[in-house]
Amino acid sequence: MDKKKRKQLEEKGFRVGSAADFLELTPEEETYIDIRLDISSLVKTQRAKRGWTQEQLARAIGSSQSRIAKLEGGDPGISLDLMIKALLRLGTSKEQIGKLLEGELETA
Amino acid sequence: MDKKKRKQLEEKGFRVGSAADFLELTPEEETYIDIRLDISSLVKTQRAKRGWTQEQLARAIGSSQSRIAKLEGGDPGISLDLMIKALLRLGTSKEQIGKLLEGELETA
DNA sequence: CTTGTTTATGTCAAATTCGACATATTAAAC
DNA sequence: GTTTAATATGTCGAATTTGACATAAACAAG
Repeated sequence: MDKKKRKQLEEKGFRVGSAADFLELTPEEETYIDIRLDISSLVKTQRAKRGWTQEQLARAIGSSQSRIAKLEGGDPGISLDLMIKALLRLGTSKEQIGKLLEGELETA
Repeated sequence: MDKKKRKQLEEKGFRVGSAADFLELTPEEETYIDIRLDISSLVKTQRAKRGWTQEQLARAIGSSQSRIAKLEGGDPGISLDLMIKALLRLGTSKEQIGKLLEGELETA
């Protein structure tokens, strides 16, 4: 992982509980963050595809606009559970989420 | 969803915030629970495959044996985040998790 | 039956995530 | 520039999830 990406993650608030030191990510930590970013990206693109505002999506899952903004921004203080709930509410299927993780689904 | 499965879920502690009433699950709620159960099952089988005890896995991710037991038992008070961290620590790849969600990976 | 190992269940205070709300920033239309 | 809609950022108390610990239950091996 290059220094630029590390810094981005650090700035977003990720705290890396590292066995090593300064800001080294274990492979597991990297993959974990990678999964979270993939899913948050998909929420953003799926919402846009539907033409929903963050406010609309928030209401639809009993959340609030600010949380959706943080979710889509990759904020580490958002649970995967909330992300998945958002995706499902947007009509995303389990299979599509699977494809996303396999890298077979575009989030662009 | 048949009544037996509903009862199992209710007994496990799931509280269904239903737009309808008594214990009706929306499709999204069903899929959400389905995903959680798929992942918790995979943790259990992957751990067994490695010959690890719950205690070993717990230590490896900085958690405790009781949490792993609850995780594998499908306890709703366990986050997807913890489940994913456990899976990754067991050597499961992002792609394998994807295949799991696509139904292309056995958890038996 | 005991003994040792693993898993299940329950409880606790601490940490994290929650929705809510206020407010700032951005972007588009005019 | 002004207005208006959408998104971003920060803070709050409430709710949930956390690791820890104790202890029970299940399961083998002897």
